[in-house]
Amino acid sequence: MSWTDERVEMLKKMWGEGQSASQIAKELGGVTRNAVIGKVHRLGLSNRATAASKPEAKAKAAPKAEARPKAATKPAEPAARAEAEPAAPKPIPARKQIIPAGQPLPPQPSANEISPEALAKVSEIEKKAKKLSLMELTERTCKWPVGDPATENFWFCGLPVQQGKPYCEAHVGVAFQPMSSRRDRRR
DNA sequence: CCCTGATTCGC
DNA sequence: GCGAATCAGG
Repeated sequence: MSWTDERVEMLKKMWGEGQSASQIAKELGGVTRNAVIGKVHRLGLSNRATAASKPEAKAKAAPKAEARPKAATKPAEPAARAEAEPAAPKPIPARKQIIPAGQPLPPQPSANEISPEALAKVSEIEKKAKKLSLMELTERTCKWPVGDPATENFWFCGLPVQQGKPYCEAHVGVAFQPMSSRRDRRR
């Protein structure tokens, strides 16, 4: 695949929307997230307040740079300048644009609307829960919250999610009640 | 282990 | 210009 105008447009759009490189790559197809990131940089639209922002990584990310066979970048300025600004005259100190939605948090369930069987199942799996923190949640970890968010006793299930769902099997059971069982739940 | 973006450099 | 490999980090 190549970067046609259309694909570049898509890239710009999604990147602007705060989509991750991998998501964009998945959407475009035929490219990896690396390709997307590479393109993003080449297009000059990089910085976008997100997960990883490390100024120091630049200097370190050069394991093979021991001897530069290519062109000695700037003989006039030794290693001291290894991490300076690339060459983009973009004085943009304040950047507050997109606020990615991120992972939508699941709604706190009301216990009185859930079948006893499902509840029992949940109590059981909560023992096996991975007890992940917010940061550790991924697209394939159960995002069911357990405990009181205001206390230390709070974590997310974290078990493997059911394909396409935000929760593990057990929690999907209590999160997505069939209409049939929802009828006359009260009383 | 899952993921994120950043960087380098051979092609 | 492209993107895999690699790095650094949440």
